[in-house]
Amino acid sequence: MTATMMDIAKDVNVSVVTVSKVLRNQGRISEATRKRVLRRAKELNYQMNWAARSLVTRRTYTLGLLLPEFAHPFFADIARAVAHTVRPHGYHVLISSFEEDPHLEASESDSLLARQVDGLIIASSQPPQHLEMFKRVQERNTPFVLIDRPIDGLRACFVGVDNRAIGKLGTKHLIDRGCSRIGHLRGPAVGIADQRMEGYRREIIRRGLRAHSSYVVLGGRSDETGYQGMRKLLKVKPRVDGVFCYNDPVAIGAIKAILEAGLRLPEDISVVGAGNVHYSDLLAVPLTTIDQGTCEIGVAAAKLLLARIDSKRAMRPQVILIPPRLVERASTRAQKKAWDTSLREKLGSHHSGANRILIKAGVRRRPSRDMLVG
Amino acid sequence: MTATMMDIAKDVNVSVVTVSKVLRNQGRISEATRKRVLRRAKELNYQMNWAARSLVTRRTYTLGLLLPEFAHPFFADIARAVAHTVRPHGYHVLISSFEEDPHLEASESDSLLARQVDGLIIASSQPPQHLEMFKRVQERNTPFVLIDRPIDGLRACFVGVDNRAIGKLGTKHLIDRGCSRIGHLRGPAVGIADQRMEGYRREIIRRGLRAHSSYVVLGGRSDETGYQGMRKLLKVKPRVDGVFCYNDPVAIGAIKAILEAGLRLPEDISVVGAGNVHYSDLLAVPLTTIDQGTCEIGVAAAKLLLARIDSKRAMRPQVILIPPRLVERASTRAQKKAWDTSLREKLGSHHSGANRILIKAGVRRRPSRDMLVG
DNA sequence: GATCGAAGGTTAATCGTTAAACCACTATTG
DNA sequence: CAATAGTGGTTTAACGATTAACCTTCGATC
Repeated sequence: MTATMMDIAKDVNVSVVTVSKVLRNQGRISEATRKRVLRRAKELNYQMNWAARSLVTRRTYTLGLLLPEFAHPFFADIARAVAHTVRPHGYHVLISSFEEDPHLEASESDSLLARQVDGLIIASSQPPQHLEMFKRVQERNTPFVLIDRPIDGLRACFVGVDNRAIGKLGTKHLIDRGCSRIGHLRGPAVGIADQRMEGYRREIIRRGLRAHSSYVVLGGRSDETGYQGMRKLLKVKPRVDGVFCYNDPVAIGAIKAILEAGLRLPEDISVVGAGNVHYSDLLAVPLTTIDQGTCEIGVAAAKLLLARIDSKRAMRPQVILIPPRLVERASTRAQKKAWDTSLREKLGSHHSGANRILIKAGVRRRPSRDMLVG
Repeated sequence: MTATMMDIAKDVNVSVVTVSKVLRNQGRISEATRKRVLRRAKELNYQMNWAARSLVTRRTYTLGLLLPEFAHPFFADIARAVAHTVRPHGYHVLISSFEEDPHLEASESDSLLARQVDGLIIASSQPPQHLEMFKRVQERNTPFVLIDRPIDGLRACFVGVDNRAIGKLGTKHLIDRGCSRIGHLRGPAVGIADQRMEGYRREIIRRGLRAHSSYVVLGGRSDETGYQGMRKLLKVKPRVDGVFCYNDPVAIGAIKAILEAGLRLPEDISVVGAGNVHYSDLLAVPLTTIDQGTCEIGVAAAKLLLARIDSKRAMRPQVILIPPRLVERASTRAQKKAWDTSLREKLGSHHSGANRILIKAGVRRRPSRDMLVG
């Protein structure tokens, strides 16, 4: 059988409590007994019984990670980042994916609570009307952090990407590369897609381009729907010379449609995606895209959760938006020509320049301050 | 505070044990009290304290999943399959990735044991000389199943793909498609790579082709190393007309090298990868590859582990090899037809542009319809 | 009318660990 | 010399469940 503290205690002729104290480095124990205990523990290959400890300490050092689908690279990356971040603090991660099924999500949330997790990280698919699940979490005072998908009407910590900034960044890049008729393949009718579109629209207006409503077409979230959307968009005249897509799969579908129509990429039309999925640079036309800072989301969520767990008192919900980052590849036009640059300079654009990469400077407080790296 | 059985018992005026029995559907309890208990439990939103139950039952209904890297799609898929398979049986999965570090792996294994997991699924990176980690698992009588990477000298359950069959299948496909000078970009010097090469070599010999040792070049495991390897292989004369690659990234690197050399794909050289990563059909040249049956591995490992856990008595180690499956895409020559081949040869000028990009047209069902973009 | 058996519970012990209070002994201090 | 303060432990009581053994009560049986 597995060795317990009792076994060690008997062998070394001390009480169980003494053993417990030694192993936790707590209380006053003489160097002599301490050594004897540790030696015997090593000999017996002793491993703490966490079930027992948790029962009395009310801490499991286990976190629940509730995801819609963890074979998706985005969530897999987050999971990894979370696990990485919390391991040094002695935490493990109980992972569960609910396949976008709100019912299953709620039931899994309950299960994780029953397993006494110290905290939860959730990318939820609960409809905003139905917050029973979170009520139960809150009733137990189990800290939790929402990621990726905020929920209206729920006062909770949230870590996600700044979707408006994504829309802005992608559009801005197209404009900077000389596109003037910029379309958008928008995502399904949920908050995230709305925000990305909003960012797109604002940037279009800010830069004095005409905001053609027919330039915004539904692109869905898959390459199939992106392909369909692009075919529609191509029929709109005057034809677009740049497209900002809701996400990378949509962009891939769009590229397919563009090439199929006999157009050149990026010469005739530039394409920007969003998400920076792992394969983005292995594609037929390596895709310029916007990195959502997936790792940062995981890290930030984990840190935030640990902070909640450690602080006994309830803090007020905190929202962290990770600034997105442009990753330039072949699907957008290369740098502008010199004359173009100088022209822009005259027209007052500060953001001209060759092959520059935009990097967000500053942390969460100033999403507007971009930094130029040449 | 969180409700306990004690709370329910007091409210309903029965003993804790009665409550426990009701909730477990065990023992003889009158319908009346059963109803009262259940009602109160629901009202209080009662959730079992698993720490407490586990302590006495010695079952946590938690499995440990120990992976080298779970952001890798292969392992992410396995993790998903495992979680899926065991959920209906009430199990959850405690996941941990050790970043290919054997030391961290061992320490994580110990941690998972301390957390009283009922069983372990491990894709191990332990060197075969150093099996201390497994000794400790076995000492505790915790069932475990190795996946993907077998370990010599360890009597243990194993679920993985038949690597020799992969080598054979890939090579066979190239031969069937008319290739006669078939090279191999082999993986790093570990068992898996050896077996895939062995399969390649055997098939070459079986089909009466010459086994040129210079046709086997180190391709590593990444696209970078695959690229380097292919450049070397291209210098070998007579030039290969088909390449079987250790895995998909290597194949992608190889394709890049081939296109860069101004050769056509698959006309001049056919390429077969292995792994069937998610993006294989979105690539510049959709990649013919070998599906390892990732899901099946996860499912089989999970089922096997559950069986071990349920059977009190030690069964003898079981080995399950999932048969690989060919997924044909554009990177290998279409079915050989004498006239077709010669015709293409004559009309070859269409395909000779150096800077051209091949992209898949149509939807994934028709990988043979490629489109030319100049 | 004593005995049996089942139905419907209850009580006591246990799982392995920690928290809190307590004790014996020595050494110091005013 | 009594009070104080360490030192190095021990004892007792949880934590929230489960298991096993043990009571009642009631109706039926011999």
